[in-house]
Amino acid sequence: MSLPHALLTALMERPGSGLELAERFARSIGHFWHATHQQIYRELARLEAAGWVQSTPVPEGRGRKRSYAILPAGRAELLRWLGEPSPPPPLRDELMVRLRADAALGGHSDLAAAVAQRTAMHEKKLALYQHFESKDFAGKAASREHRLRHLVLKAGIRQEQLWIELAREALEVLQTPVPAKDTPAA
Amino acid sequence: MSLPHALLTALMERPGSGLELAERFARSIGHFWHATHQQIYRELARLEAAGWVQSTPVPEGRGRKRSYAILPAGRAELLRWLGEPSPPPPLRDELMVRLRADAALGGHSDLAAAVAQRTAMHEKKLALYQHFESKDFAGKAASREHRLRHLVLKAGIRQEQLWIELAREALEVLQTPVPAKDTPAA
DNA sequence: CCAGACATGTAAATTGTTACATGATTGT
DNA sequence: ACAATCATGTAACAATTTACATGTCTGG
Repeated sequence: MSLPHALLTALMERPGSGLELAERFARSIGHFWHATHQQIYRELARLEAAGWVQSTPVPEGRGRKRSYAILPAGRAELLRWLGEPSPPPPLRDELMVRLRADAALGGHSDLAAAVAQRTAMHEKKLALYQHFESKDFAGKAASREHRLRHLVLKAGIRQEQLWIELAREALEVLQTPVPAKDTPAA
Repeated sequence: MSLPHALLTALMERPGSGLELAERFARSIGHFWHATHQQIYRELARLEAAGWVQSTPVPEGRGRKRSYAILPAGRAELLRWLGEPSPPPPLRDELMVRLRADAALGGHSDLAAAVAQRTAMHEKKLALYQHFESKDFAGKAASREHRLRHLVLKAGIRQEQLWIELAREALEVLQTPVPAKDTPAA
């Protein structure tokens, strides 16, 4: 589980409150590690209990707003974690299950509509990522940090592009009519 | 959650026992939906309680081996489920978190070794998929079912290829030495 | 008879999701 | 004063992972 380390990373980049972090997860960080605000609050409390981050109240903010900052121990933990091997990502795509189910059932479903709908979502996401790319990574000083962050964004872009390609191919197959009985090609 | 429907799909393709299904998940189906044998046993019991599958003891098998087969109600449920919209896949990649953490920490980790190690895993998986492809999908009759199953396999192949590409780019960046202090490019 | 593979499960701990609760502040 | 939004959390549940438990059959 990398949620604590994703949070530590986010706090390395900049301190922030729970909601601010939730917003960052909904944007850049969430492109490769999703988390809800409940998870974030719970995890921040754990990180503080572990002595990895420290929170201070923000009097200007509303309610009981607190800002979290990473401590040296948190930085050390993050560095330690970097040395660990990364287990392969879980790989769970409902749509692949659906395609295979459709194959086993022999069509007769409106899966094509669902594919088209999700394609639109991925196209929207791709456009957003490309917007980020042109905004943040257009011919700037290519420092190591900059290049790494760009690479992570590019990974997201290529994922979306791949998804769109595959969806297009899937639509092609899905839209070929099911033969009445068993018409051989030749 | 699509585990029950992944199981129904597997049982549409061919009946089988818990362990047999676990093996199939470890091979073809697990390429896009992973599950452990504990999950599978529990879920099979639920599917049977729901009246979607039926199990019969296999006397030739060892112990209390049972074979599960899908019932008409299970087939109907699978068809119903196909019409539902697919939520976008969760998208959680530890390695992306690590790359970003490395960026924030400014190097000084042996992340490159971990990336290289995982690249080897993905190359192995890719070779396996390509073996399946040449074995099962080499110039055969292109029925709708056949093409859909091929597409799912191709999706796995392209995912692995993309991962390998991205890993290579990551290695390039990671292996550029960190400047001593803050050396501008020009 | 014993080791090892086969086969199915139980139990506990962790992680993730969903719905709701609480209170403060801002704008009207 | 009231609604909307900001901000943090609790509670209950669902899913997943990990470790262990139980019994059967096969081969030596």
